[in-house]
Amino acid sequence: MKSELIKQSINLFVEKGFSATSIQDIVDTIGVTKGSFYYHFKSKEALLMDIHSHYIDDLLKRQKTILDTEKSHKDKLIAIVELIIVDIEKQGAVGRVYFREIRHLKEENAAVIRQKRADFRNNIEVLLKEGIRANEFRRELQPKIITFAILGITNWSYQWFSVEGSLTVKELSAMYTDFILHGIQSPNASN
Amino acid sequence: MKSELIKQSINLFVEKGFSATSIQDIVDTIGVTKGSFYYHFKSKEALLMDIHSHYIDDLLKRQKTILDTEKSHKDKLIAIVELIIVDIEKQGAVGRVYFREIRHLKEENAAVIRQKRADFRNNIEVLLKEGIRANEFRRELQPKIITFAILGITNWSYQWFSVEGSLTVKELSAMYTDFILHGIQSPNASN
Amino acid sequence: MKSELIKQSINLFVEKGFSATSIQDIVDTIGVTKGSFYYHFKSKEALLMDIHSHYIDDLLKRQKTILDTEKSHKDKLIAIVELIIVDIEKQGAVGRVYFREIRHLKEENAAVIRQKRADFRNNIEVLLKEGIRANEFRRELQPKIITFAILGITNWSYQWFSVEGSLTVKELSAMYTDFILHGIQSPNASN
Amino acid sequence: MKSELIKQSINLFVEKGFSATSIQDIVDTIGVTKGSFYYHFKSKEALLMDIHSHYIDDLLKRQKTILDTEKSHKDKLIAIVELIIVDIEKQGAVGRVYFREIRHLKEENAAVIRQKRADFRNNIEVLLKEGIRANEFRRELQPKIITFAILGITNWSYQWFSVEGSLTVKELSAMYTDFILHGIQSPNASN
DNA sequence: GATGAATGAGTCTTCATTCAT
DNA sequence: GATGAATGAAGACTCATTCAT
Repeated sequence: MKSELIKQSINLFVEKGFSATSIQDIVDTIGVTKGSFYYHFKSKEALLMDIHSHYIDDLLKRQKTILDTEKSHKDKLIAIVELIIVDIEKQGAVGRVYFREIRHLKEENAAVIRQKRADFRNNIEVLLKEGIRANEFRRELQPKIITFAILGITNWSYQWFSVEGSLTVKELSAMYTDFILHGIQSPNASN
Repeated sequence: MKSELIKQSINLFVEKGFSATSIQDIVDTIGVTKGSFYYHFKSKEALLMDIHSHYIDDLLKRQKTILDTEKSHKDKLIAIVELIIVDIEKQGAVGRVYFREIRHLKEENAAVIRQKRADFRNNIEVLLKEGIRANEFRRELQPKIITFAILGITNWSYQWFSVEGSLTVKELSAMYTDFILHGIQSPNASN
Repeated sequence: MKSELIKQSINLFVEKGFSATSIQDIVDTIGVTKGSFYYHFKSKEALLMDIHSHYIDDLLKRQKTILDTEKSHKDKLIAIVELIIVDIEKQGAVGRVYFREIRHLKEENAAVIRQKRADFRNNIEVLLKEGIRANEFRRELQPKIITFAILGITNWSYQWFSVEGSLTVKELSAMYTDFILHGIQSPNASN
Repeated sequence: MKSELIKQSINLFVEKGFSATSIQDIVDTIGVTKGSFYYHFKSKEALLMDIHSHYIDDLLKRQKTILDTEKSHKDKLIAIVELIIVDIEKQGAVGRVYFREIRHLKEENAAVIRQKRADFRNNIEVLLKEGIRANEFRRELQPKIITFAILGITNWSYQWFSVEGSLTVKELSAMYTDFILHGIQSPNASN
């Protein structure tokens, strides 16, 4: 039931936003009472934190697996882009909450999430730096800025990509890795 | 005074979000009363619509100027990317409201804004198509998808870029046009 | 313009009630501003008092004319009933305001109107008394109570009678005087 | 507590009118908070609808009992008049709300109440028609119009009758049935 | 005579949260 | 685990009224 509450609240947060969604709205979708909600969550904000934590923890874990498993910098990067994009299909709604509603965490919790986000981002930045040093990626790139560009491309997809369209997430992911690699690879890198 | 209300409300919307910002919050910042707010705006949503309308109208107008003025497809694209990025400095806050709060427009108004957003996007898509036909951009690109990638890069900047940092918007803009052009230009295109 | 304000406000008061009608509603119907309203009326309540005063003063004046002019008690009564009923056509809206909104006068003004209403009623009561003494009307009637019955019949008409129907006010008035006279006349009275 | 809210709100509606009575006024009389009110009623209008529904449903039920129980048309009519008048004592306040505030129901609800009012009225009209056919009542009467006259007499009583006066509701009811029967009975009807 | 701008008190309503049962 | 009832603070919005121009 706790997970049911989470699931439905995510849908509502996507649709109406965190502030505009009331506890009543949430419990109504699964036909329980507000009292019940407060048995499972200390507060509305605690629910939001729960959503954020699970999402970023899961992302970090899978990113780590990729970094530990894939061989070349290029392959690692491809896998990470794919990780984010392909997730739209399974986790599109959570993702949208994650990107939009961090503002509504209390500072104490927001700091925790921001740190993990920074870790995720930093892992990509380090990857780019190493790829540059290894001559796989262009020397003149600023890793920090390019990391933001890559995240912009992938994260923005959560705003417009529709799983109901004819394009699959796999195809989108392929197009974006191609685009990104063209953008960063050294001319002499073997494609 | 109406413009003062708009200005302050934008700051608050960025900081706390539309829903979490009360009319009281807004009028307090400039020391007038709620009644005054409602003399100038029919509703809170009308204020938000006002912000959205002005922003996108301005953007479309400047985009049109670029398309009418710049010569090559490449130059047009560069100018449009610059338009969005350099704006962060002057209009960063409005932009953030614009990207995040469209949800809180009532359907009727949201439809108007969505259409204009689609126009803006479509102008870029057409530009890419023509650039491909002119052999300036790579043949295998899907204009629609690449348009979203470009907008992802530029729009996402509004979420992280800080005017207080050492990087200027001009520099950021240069890096991103470079990255994007590498990503889309034909190998045989004269750089 | 003052009379225009009165006319339109009466329509609105009938439709939505005094409290639910705002000054804004009133001035909107004739396209002027609120400031204008306050040039002509000291307050919203003053407008309502104006309506009440004119209505009852006019009614009393015409009642007096009848009492001074008509000969028999029966004819006087018939004329008074006709006075109220036939007015529906010309003054139906004012009448409805007059019957429903006295509550919203401030005590001081309400007292004035209540007194005039009592006068109007009392004139009928006296008429009945004299008719009874003159053996025109039944001895066992209680004048005060029968007065209320007569006013109930006539005043209630303002709630349901529609000038658009096929029945004319003249016809209605005839039916009601017939009904009332049957109710009160002595069996031996010459019809 | 819900019924306490209803009871007190009726008193306030009588005194100040529906629009001029605030939720705060209502809850203050029984010392609870506004939140509480909204736990029990969806809206202020819902409370008003509640009052209207109960009142007319009760009236219709008792009218039906009378029509099913009493024998002659005359007795039925007497009982119905009595039903309305005697009620002043127990339900005077509700009645006044019922007669005055239907305007503040939203159209959807008003239609329901209006239909039931029409049913109540129609039952009397049918009764008159049958009484005429049975030669109990005068042939020249228009049942629809006389129905309104009768209701005018009875309903208007709610506006002026005071239970504190020396006249009892039983006495008033007797006077009015006498007056009405004189108004409608055939000369040859056995009294 | 009329307007535009502002006020401040008040309106209905919503909501996160609590707690006894 | 869950409910029903209540709270109190806050929310968007309305309105009668005022006043300088």
